Amino acid sequence: MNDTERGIADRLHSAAIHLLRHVRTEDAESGLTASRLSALSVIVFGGPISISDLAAAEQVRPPTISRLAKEMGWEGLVRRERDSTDRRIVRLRATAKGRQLLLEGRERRIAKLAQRVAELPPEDRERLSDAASALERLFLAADHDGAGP
Amino acid sequence: MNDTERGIADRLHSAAIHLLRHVRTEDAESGLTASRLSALSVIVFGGPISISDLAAAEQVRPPTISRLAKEMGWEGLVRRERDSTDRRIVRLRATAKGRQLLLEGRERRIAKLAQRVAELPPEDRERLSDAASALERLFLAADHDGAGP
DNA sequence: ACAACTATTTAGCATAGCTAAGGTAATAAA
DNA sequence: TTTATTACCTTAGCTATGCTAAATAGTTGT
Repeated sequence: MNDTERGIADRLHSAAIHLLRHVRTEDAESGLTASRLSALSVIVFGGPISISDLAAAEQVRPPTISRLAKEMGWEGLVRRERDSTDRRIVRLRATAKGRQLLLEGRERRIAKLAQRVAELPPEDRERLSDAASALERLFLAADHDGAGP
Repeated sequence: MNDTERGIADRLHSAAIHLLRHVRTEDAESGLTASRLSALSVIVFGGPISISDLAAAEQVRPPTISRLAKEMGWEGLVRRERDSTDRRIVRLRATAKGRQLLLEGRERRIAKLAQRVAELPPEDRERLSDAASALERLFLAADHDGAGP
């Protein structure tokens, strides 16, 4: 098709918006809010993480995560642990409950999307499969998933 | 590569999250909040739209849009127009200012993404270009862009 | 006319973002 | 070692944006 970089970027951007809007409808099921799901995803897939680092990953300010972490602690989604060598640092670790809720929610998202993929003509599935690694390379330097809106 | 539907869905999902997280960093520049940008995008690209229809497109409840529309009116981003045949209906139409702010913001997003695309090896760009139309077909039935988080 | 339905708004509440400022721990410098 | 600075987190208070329930206004059907 010999698309320009601008053209490719434009179409990928639109597709990403539609894709996430489509899967987001499953999130209510989990009983967790979008910000909790997103933060939990970073913690589950990336392992224990400090308040500041999680704030950076989520593109919000530390006080926002500080409060979120407190609430998610009350709700039994994460455990708060003090770093033993630097006691200023609070590390957040997913509990079994938090991990399970997140994984179930993610499964629902992926399943809904997979259903759409399955409805595509085979040659389209082929193209997407071929493009998947290229898409991953687009953001190699980037941080982790984070369930995303 | 012979990926399963589940595998393809999973990788597309991750890629979409990374992609939008990447471009979202440009949005502060516009001086508009995420909800305003998203609503404005639906209005600019889809044309005048009622409160209820916009609420459906944005996946929020009508009162949320009602208030947003009022504020965006004050801010000179949209005009509120009563439908002449059914005077219950309020149609929102982008002002020149609203349209310009939105298009500039979108340009910044696309440009940032295009830069990443340009850094890929040529065969990856080729694959993405090939996949773009397949991605569009994934959500044919779906509603409009809407700037998306 | 009037009952029922539809579109929007108002009111009141919860969540989640921000900045500013405070507390405590670690580190650098005198 | 004492002092000053820096780093990490929290608290307090504000704004924006989501929700539900209920009110208002316009339309439609009997």
